[in-house]
Amino acid sequence: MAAKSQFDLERFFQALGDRTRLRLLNLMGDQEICVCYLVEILGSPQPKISRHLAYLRSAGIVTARREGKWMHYRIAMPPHIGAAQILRQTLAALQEEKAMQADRARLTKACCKPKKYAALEGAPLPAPVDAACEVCR
Amino acid sequence: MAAKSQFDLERFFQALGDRTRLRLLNLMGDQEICVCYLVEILGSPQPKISRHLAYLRSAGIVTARREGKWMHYRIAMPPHIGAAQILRQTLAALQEEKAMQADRARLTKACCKPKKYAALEGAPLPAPVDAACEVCR
DNA sequence: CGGCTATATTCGTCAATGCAAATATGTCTG
DNA sequence: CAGACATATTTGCATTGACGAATATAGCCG
Repeated sequence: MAAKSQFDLERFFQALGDRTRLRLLNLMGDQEICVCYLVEILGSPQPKISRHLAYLRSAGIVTARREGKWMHYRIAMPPHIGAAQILRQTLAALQEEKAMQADRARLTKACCKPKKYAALEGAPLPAPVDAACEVCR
Repeated sequence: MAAKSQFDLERFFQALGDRTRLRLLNLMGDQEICVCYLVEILGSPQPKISRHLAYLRSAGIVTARREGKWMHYRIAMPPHIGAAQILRQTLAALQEEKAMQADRARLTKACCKPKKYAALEGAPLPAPVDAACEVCR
């Protein structure tokens, strides 16, 4: 009742009000993922992705971790309890959309066969994707 | 899985990304409420309120009903199941905020003593406010 | 009809945001 | 240190949206 202070709910919703950002969140889902994958899967110019990631970061929805030259992003549950619940529901809702399912499918494929995506050669795989990639073997 | 089509989730979040609109939704809560109350409680110019209500309407979050010269607004649960759940959670989250509680308190007071608010003389009371107004008696 | 009241829309302006293109930063490798 | 690669930031431009002020519309009443 006092711990959720200083979290900007307005900003939070603004961050969710953009298709590109929703697609990014959908791809992150419950994994930590490298920017290069996001760029590749969304097929958007890298600066665009980077800008949207910065926006999500400023809204407190994702966090970034550097590992060598790669940056890994993952969803950060907001300290605001209500917002956290809303975010979870949003992620669940996104999975219902065909376009989002298609994005995820493409990610799964890219993870399994990074060789087919020139840009992804040698890039670190998304973190707990393991389960998803069982499909490929 | 096919009934939620044509609902713009992006637009939905954009509509929630504004403090004035969140305050309006908070005041509507589970009741149907006259615009004049919204104007009075928020203390904002009437055109501003009207504009935000139009925005909410365009996003499919509220509906309006005319009754003589008065317009009543109420929250309309979106056909998109996920969005509906998110909206419910949002409303619940808003109630945690002190500012929102204060708005509601002022509304309750205004409902019980419309005479004290010159602008509300004779205006139709919010619909199922009854329970809330028990406090006053 | 004319005037009053409640609400909506328009207008001009300004800040925020989206995009593509160019450029900068940071990290590794040799 | 130079060069390559991954990512971030800046720049210029177009759009959106918020605001106050003014104005328009709609319904009611005499």
